[in-house]
Amino acid sequence: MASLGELERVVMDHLWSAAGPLAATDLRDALADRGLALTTVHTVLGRLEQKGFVAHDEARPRRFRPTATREQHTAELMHEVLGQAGDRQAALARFVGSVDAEEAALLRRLLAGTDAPPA
Amino acid sequence: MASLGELERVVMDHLWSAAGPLAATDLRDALADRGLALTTVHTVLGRLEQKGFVAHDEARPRRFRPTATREQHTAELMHEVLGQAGDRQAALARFVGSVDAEEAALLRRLLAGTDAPPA
DNA sequence: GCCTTTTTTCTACGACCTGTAGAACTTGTC
DNA sequence: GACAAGTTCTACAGGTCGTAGAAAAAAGGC
Repeated sequence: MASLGELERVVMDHLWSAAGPLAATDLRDALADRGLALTTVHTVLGRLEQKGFVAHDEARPRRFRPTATREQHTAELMHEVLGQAGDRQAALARFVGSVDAEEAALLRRLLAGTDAPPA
Repeated sequence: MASLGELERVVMDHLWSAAGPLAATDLRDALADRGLALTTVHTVLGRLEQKGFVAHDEARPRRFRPTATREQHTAELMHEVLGQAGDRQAALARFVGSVDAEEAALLRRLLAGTDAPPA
């Protein structure tokens, strides 16, 4: 998966946090602290679209939306990282060994639901 | 954590796979298919060192070794990715929901060992 | 202790990526 | 049809990365 630059990331963050699709002007306003020109926002959106992270509808002030949820994205990235590990199991072991107790508990619950323990 | 370029990654892969520290010449030879100049290998090693991925000893043909195991590195990356997720738990849920059965079983075993289930 | 060879460091450069935006073109509105 | 808003195209500067030459330093042989 292509990686994101700093501005690209904040744009994605806004798109992910938004209730629905956003127009370029919405994003420019949301990022007002940066004082970005509208064309800059468009350039970034275009690149994100090329990279497959966002899509736009055909309506005339174009509205942009993420192609995946933030959680899907994160999970995919985690798989990607894991895929580069020589030994996936060893890497998973390290990973699990370093999550805090609360998250370990969450994982246990999730895994219990994923499929039944060998009965 | 700084990210790695393509060549940087293969160098790390060699260092991780090696039984012990490697000299620059070892790496040049291991990457003979690329026909790299020795200085190129040194440049890359220098950058990896700056980024904190490798260290070298003081012996005179310098010997380079990774500062972390591949699994540590992978686990750290996974945490980093997870750290960027808005909702860690949701991201973890997605992740767990998308590992295959075998890995889910491994995770269950690992988590069982991590700490005892609330008794 | 010199000279040759090996190793290491310094410097450079081109390609690519990203943030940034102007210029030009398109579309919608009165 | 003129004007405003939106969109696309093109450009450019700064950073990273692959690549390596030149120069300096160290090692080794005699």
